[in-house]
Amino acid sequence: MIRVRFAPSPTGYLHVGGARTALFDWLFAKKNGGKFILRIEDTDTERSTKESEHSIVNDLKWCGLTWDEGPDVGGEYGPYRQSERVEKGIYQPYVDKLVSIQRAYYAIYDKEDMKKIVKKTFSSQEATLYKEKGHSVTVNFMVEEGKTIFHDLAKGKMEFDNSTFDDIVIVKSNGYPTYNFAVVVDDHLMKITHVVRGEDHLTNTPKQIMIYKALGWKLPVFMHIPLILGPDKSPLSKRHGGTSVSYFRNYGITSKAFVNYLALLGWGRKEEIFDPFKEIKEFELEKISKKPSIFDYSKLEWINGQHLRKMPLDEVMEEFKKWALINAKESLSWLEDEEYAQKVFEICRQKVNTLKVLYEFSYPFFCEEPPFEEKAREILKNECAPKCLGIAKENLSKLDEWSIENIEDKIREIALREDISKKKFFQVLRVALLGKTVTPGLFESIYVLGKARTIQRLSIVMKRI
RNA sequence: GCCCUCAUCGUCUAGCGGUCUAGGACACCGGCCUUUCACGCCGGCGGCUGGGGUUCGAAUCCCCAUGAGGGCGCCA
Repeated sequence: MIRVRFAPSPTGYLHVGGARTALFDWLFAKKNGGKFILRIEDTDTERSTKESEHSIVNDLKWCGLTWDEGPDVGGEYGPYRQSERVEKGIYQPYVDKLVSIQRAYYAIYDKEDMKKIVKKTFSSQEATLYKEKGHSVTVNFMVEEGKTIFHDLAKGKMEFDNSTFDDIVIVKSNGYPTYNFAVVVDDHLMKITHVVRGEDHLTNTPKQIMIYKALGWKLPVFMHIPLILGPDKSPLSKRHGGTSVSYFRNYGITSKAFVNYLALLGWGRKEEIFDPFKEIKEFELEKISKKPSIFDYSKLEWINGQHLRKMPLDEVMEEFKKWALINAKESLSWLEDEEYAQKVFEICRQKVNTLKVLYEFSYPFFCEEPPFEEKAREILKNECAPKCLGIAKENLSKLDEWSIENIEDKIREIALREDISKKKFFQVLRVALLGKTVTPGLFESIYVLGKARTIQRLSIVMKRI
């Protein structure tokens, strides 16, 4: 049974790199009929927060990454929060064992110089004595001479000279295990078979392997996948425009598109628009690109647009509602007329790439009186505007069958008959009806608005100018 | 400074010794469509980091250099 874990530390939001790692972990587990496990690595008591854990869990779920075992759903190998594992004393026996076989020692630090070790001992009584006298004490793993060699699924044979490492602190002076120790114990106890994580962990691996060996444990398979960088090849950061999953969600990216893009980053495919969750069988860890990839915001937007146009309309509605609930200032009562809303979204989604822009496009359709842009007001100042609106109103109200074709024919006919330039006429109408210079097609828009709304809006604007 | 990793258009990638005058996608530029903006369609620009080998033959294999990224915490 393949068992893979994603092990974030709750010290911030979920980063796109983390999301991608989690996605690959998930895909690999599922492809092999294995389990995907979420473990919270909160041994940093200073920086870990519950809020952060919630937001990470929330973002993971938004991506569609669900876990078989984890802090909220439980599982055979729990608890799945390291802080709770500390409380249960899970790590202690292994610390004791390493000390008893003299592979780890208590390090006593100078009271003034916290960096300076004044004594090393294998006796816990002695360590306790020093602690009582106010010294900081850690447990350190002894690095032996020699080489640590392992096989990385992405990098191949990895060889490290142990002399490049200092002894490894495995228990902090506050009694908490350190990362390098806790992962080993937990991955072993949780029967993790494959450790797939970011490349930033590559040089931690030999340290962890030394601990595995000292404890006499079998190694999992390791694989380190490259990191995601910003457009200038520096690590992706806020100054590039946003790095968290929640940032993209609020920006109006759908989770389908987001996960699609993440998967594409490093996973070469002919068909670029796809649902990674449906292509599990095609996924191969070994084929993931070895080089760090640069996060391309514009391609993400393009992919999102493709999804918006391809997905069933009711799914667009669902996605939109979820987005608007958090991001739209106005209440969503205007979406209650489902039939009307669907029509609006159908014509709007053809021209937008994000839910946010979809909102901006569709909003004027739902207002009593749409707000007018500055440019729109100028167009209405045009001397022929009153005439245009009057004729349009008169003719449209007389239109029997309200169809796109009829609307178009009528309006074109007017323009021709009255000798008004189409460009001018159409812009005046567009702006009068929707308050914006950029909208979906004019005739579709009029059709979707319906006769009553159209006439009403024209009347209102005519009174105003 | 030391250790590790990586290297094809601006970006993501295909390529795994001859089929490469290097293919696709995004972006960019031009055209078509056209009522705005998009979508869509057509076309263009643009790349094997450099130097040595190996080989009849190298984007593909080896070495070196360079560049980029990571690590060297009682952070994870």
